[in-house]
Amino acid sequence: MARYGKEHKDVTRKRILDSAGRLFKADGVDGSGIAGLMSDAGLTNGAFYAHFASKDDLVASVIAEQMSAQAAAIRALPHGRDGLELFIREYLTPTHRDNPSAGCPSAALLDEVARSPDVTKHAYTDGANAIIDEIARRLRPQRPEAARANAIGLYTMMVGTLQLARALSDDELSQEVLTSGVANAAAFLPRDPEHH
Amino acid sequence: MARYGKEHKDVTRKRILDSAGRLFKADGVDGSGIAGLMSDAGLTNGAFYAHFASKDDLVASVIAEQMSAQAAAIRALPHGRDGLELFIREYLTPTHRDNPSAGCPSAALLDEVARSPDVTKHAYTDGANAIIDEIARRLRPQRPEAARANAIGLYTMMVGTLQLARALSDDELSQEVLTSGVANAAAFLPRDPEHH
DNA sequence: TGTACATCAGTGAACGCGCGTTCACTGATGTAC
DNA sequence: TGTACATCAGTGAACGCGCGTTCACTGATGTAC
Repeated sequence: MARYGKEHKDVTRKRILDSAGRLFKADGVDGSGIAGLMSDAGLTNGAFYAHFASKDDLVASVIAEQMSAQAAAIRALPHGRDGLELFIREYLTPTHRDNPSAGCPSAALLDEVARSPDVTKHAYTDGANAIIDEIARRLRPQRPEAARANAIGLYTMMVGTLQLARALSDDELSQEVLTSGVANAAAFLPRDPEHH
Repeated sequence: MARYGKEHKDVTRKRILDSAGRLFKADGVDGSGIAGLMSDAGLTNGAFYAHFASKDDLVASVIAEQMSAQAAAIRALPHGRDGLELFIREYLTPTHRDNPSAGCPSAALLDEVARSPDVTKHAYTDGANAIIDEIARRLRPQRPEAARANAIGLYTMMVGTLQLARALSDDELSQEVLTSGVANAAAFLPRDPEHH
């Protein structure tokens, strides 16, 4: 019936989603055009509407995809407190700061999401919830609900720190912000790991 | 010589700067056009270039203005730890969350600044430095340099918290984020005020 | 005090451009016989 | 096995629109005489 294997279109869709994720995080949603991201995906502008209803539809799908990828990355970390420490140290790194296109969607897009239509905010909300849960579970495996406030504090501080480091034109100050962030993040971790 | 009092043009410039500040924070820099912000200031688009060389020039000036206004607001707070507590409680408020146009420039524009030309990042850097100094001075009046990491942590967490609260479409979760933020901010304050 | 003039802040139409979106089309493919 | 056909993912030109920017101009004002 279909001339292409039924997965063909899904593969292309995923390719557009990945290109859009990279470009949105690098140049912003408003700063990235359909033609540019389709060409990055190896296609022409017209094909876009065979995959998405509108740019808003794409944005919501990209946010969902990016956020669940970040939640999955946290889930895949080594168990317990060590995993979280690893996450923090890699997150607050010059490499991450200088490569937003491959990095955290919250740090790159948070205030653009806040100005977006409800579909996008909804997609973001689901993803943020999953990430907070994942962090809380690592902070306090036996009673994650009790660690939610801590998890929120840790995540917001990490995101704010990376954003600030990216906005500063003074390399030394930017590095100080990153270094302070690592020290401050430690205060959110339990003194003594609950697991063993 | 000049037909208008020499302050006339400065007053108009300030009016454009204020309109741009409000609109940029509400709709983003990319989301705000020259014609719209000039009309908000009670002028027509053409007059813009009598006051600024380009939109980029305006953006840098707006960032400088907004950031030094926030530094001044912190400076004007009641002395000591009480002032900082007041600042935190007013910052992490539904009113602030729901009115970005009158609020913190960092929370509204941080990741757009990160993608901006150097002039803008430079203006932001100066402002951020002043704010960090102001917070550190309140955290530890006798040795502010020793409180810089704490000041950076407090500010990045507050900014990240407000941004996250704005991006969530779930009112209850958004409120939880704000409430957690107030609790988490307390951990950055000294146990015992140094002043008396 | 009254008039002519120079100044210049502000006007508003126009510019080229890139945006999101539409659409008539192409052409490689799997299926039917 | 070979040929005609239907499918539909992808093409690329075109659309109206709002953007940042330019520019010839207007007209209210302070100054000169």
